[in-house]
Amino acid sequence: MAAKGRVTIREVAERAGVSVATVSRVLSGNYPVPPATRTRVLRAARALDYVANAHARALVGGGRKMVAVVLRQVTSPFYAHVAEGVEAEAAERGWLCLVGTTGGDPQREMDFVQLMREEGARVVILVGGVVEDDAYRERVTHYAQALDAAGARLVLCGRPAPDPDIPALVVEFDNEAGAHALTSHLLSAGHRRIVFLGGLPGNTALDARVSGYRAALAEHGLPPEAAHVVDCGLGRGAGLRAMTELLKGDHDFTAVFAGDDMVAAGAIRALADAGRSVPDDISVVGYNDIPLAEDFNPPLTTVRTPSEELGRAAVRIALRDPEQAAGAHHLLGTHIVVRDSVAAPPPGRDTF
Amino acid sequence: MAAKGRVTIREVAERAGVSVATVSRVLSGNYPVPPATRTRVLRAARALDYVANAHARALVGGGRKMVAVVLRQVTSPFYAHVAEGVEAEAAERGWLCLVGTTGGDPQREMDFVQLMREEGARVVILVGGVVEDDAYRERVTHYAQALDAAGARLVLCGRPAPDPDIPALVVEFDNEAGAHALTSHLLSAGHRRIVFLGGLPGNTALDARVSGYRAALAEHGLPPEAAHVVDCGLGRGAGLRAMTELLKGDHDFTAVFAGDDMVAAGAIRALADAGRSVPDDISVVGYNDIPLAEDFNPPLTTVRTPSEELGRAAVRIALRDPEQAAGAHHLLGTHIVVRDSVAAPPPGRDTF
DNA sequence: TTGAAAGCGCTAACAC
DNA sequence: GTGTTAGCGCTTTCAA
Repeated sequence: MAAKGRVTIREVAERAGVSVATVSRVLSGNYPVPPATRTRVLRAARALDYVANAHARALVGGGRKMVAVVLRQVTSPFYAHVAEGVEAEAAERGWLCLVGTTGGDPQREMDFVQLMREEGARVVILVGGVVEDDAYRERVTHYAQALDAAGARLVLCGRPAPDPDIPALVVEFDNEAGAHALTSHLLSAGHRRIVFLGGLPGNTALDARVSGYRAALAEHGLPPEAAHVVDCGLGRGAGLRAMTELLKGDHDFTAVFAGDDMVAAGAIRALADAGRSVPDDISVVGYNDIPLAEDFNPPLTTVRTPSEELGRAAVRIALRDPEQAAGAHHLLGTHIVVRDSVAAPPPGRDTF
Repeated sequence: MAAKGRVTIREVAERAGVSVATVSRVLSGNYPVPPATRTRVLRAARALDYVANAHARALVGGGRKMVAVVLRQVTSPFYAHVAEGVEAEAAERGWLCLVGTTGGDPQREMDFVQLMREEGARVVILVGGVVEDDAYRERVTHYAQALDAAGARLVLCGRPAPDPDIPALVVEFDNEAGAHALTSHLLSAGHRRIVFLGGLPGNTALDARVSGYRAALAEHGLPPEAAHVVDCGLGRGAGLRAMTELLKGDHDFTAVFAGDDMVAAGAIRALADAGRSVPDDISVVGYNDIPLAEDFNPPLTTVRTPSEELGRAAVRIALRDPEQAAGAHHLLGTHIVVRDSVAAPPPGRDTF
């Protein structure tokens, strides 16, 4: 065995009795080499268990095929599915995929994007809704320009562009339409007092859902005051706490539109703890249709967002030729999945 | 703006009026440089928005701090948590983390490990239970030796080593103990006819759980025939189908020990569809305690496996010095989480 | 204190 | 056909 450390192309060349150029040629396979030589080289490489040094290769070859995904966390079903979609699409095309999580910390996000620039990622995908404040807008603008200057691409996945002029690609769900449809579903069942649980002012995804919710209410002839949004943010814990609070007050409602399925899970638990039955007393709907939504008690009515497809679409549009991709803004459709968490409101409570 | 492409250290040097060596020195920060020069260099780098080329750096520096995790899929809560643990621990130590998914395909696993060798990963972590066949043993032995020869480490995380002599680190849960405790819990509640749903012969994790289950049964004085294991494998779909089948037959049982929480979800659904009440007619327990297990109907009694901690432990032991790490085999404890899916068996059915 | 120069492992001209 | 060689962008002696 050679000394500790990796086997280099030189050692393979020596063993095969050829030059490093020849070894490089047979291994790359993009240059005609006589079968006899070829075999000798391959045999030597195999015997030495040689693996090329990706760094040296990337250095001379001008980068490598790599896409990076930036998420808040992988343990949330929604993000996990998007990541899976990105990974799958990248792998199918022979691209490497690196996923980084930020835990919602802007600093970690910046560090990671910086790292990806150092690593030469050719595509960077930022996933999920965010609170669009000035600091965020500035950050993203910088990412977009820096990446663009290096010939790489930034994809905003599940969020809009903070400014249409920055060099970024966008692919997202039509949250407003989805929320509108879901609210209409509740309205059709007879509900008039629907609280939206899980708002987060400034958050792109949630604001869009709230808009759809308000629009649907208005279209059904309800006054603006009919809308009641609780800004508790996302997550099971937030839903649980907010619903518990709400139940303590004297608010009157017959249905809850949860910002996402996890909020719905928390809300349902709070309702059960308070002795309220879902959906007999209160109807609940969620958003995203995570795999376990059908195992909730009761199975949850929610809107299906094809998350994995969102991830796949992100890499697909990023890998298209510049012309086609320029300024692209893709919208993915969603649809309601009806299960058992919605019923008509209790008698006499279907008015506002 | 410079020509399309990345800004190099040379451009920064020119702009600052110093040599590349000086720039390298101030950027690395591991060499004394007068404040004045330092400032000029930093200013130039900032103005050009310079980012070092990680490949060039790794090439000369002899690799980079990177750990790679190999999973079946990120959309399974268990794997996602392990991945999150690895990512978090790596990030805290300033290491890069790359996650690759295989979908259970050995070929993709091999390709990915090969890629990680090319990329110079210093730690490769293989996660989760597997079916240990000859091909697998051979593969892992090769990974271990190849990685070791390159000065890197292989960590088997959530699975034992196929052979104690290969240079690999191991960290896993004590599945046998966990299953033993859970089975005892069911036994204490009065159950005697407990079916194990979700066996997968040869799979390390599942075989261990089955062993714990059988051992507990035996200790309670039950005959070997009391054990009834259905080899349907893991996943919600598998649990749903297997339980539906089981209900069609004339098997008699009062409790089911599901191979993991997802199997439990499927089983519960099948039971509900068949009009059987959980836990009044049949008790059900799962394994892993995924976050949504408490939202099942009924909330699931299961065993808590600290998955994120498993991931963190994997990188922790891999990053320890050679002496300490050598032949290390770490076992993480687990404990039962009691919720509402277990009750005493219906009257008169507590015998075998 | 700083610069010149020698590589790290590989690919791609360019010779022969 | 196949070898020689010039870098890719960076770090790090070694001199000055």
